[in-house]
Amino acid sequence: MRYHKIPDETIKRLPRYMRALLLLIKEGRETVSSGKFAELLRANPPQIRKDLSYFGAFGTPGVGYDTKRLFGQIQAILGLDSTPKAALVGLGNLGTALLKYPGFKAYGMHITAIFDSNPEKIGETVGDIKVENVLELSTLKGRNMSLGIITVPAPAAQEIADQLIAAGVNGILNFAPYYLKVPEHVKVITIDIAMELARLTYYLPTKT
Amino acid sequence: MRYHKIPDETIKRLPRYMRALLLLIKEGRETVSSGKFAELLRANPPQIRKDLSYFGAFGTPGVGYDTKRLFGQIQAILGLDSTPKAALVGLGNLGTALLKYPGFKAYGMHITAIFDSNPEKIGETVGDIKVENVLELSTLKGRNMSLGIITVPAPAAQEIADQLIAAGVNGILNFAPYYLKVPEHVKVITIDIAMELARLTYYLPTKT
DNA sequence: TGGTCTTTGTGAATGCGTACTCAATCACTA
DNA sequence: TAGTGATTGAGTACGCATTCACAAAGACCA
Repeated sequence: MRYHKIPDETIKRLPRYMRALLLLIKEGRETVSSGKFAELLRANPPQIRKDLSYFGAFGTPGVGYDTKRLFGQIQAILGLDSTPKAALVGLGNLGTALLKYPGFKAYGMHITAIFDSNPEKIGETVGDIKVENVLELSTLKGRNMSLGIITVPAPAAQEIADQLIAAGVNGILNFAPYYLKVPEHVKVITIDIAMELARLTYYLPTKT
Repeated sequence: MRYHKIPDETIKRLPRYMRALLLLIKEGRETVSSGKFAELLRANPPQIRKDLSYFGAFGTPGVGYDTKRLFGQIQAILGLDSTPKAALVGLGNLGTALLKYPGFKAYGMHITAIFDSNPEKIGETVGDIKVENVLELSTLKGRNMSLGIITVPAPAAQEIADQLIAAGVNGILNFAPYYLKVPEHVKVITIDIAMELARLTYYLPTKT
């Protein structure tokens, strides 16, 4: 199974595995079986084993998986071991919330540039990053930035995306409710929060 | 096909359809064919037709779908026509960002209660909603609230969820990076932003 | 060192969702 | 009112993902 095509759904689950592993490591657990792991994630054991087997044999029969080693291996699979650098555009409430999110560093990722259009914000420092003028987005080019996070209003999203791509970014996390048009080689993940909430109502019991 | 089980993936797409329809309605379009609609959403026509056909026949052959009527119908399917009320717990940056999000009202949804633990925020009004003390979360009980949005730090999430459920909420949108334990009848959707970003790196070209 | 127990890794089967195709349907026109 | 053109609705086939079940493999103990 080692060199086959990997299901997209498997990739989606890998970060979840990382998070659970972080917890186990913090608890001091050295190894974990697929059974225990599945329980923690509310998934089923065979799926976890299959997911991991796509990438090789990580566990030892009779014992389970080495938590620290597995964490490192998943990190490597996802390409997080090289600590990719991300640029955040749009320092509104959402952008600010993202910067404070503890999760990013845990996964091995760094937001190393911030852009905004508000003159009051430009020049400020958030954490240890200086907020730059969004008009100077092109200066990103030489800075080896591989990811972009867009938290600007919908009408500006496409323009920002174009500029990020021109600066060499090839992965975009988009929070604007807008379908970005991007070249083939750029991967976009859009999170539309309102959409998720809208979906939620479908599952409610009394639909009167 | 009318009374069969509906794929979960279809439900996930319905809000997207609503958003696209909103755009078309704003443009003044009365009808739209599955072909045009698919182009707009970067999907393929048969899928859209099949998705809609699960719920009945909404289109007219030779013409397409009536934009306004379809919008209303999807809204009804999702249970958004009764404008469900949502309570937001946690007025941090993320919570504030959500309140400003223009999407909610468009879908037919209302955040009608806000709770926080910060004494400085309690008593304030955001929009026209007064911020209440999170310790008084139990007062929600009689207020006919069907949804809860959790934007508090991970350690507090489970406690808040329990209280929301006790108050009669049966759908929760959870932004805390924590797996909530909830009764069978409660639906939880968890959005973990860091996880999405972590996934993104997998698709980047040069994994050195 | 041999046996037992636990747990992995994976081939096979099942089930679900997507894509295709075409007949039925409706609007429009003369 | 009959013919034409466009577009839907759904039956069918395909492909992907999940689940199952079991053989292979390592750890532990006597």
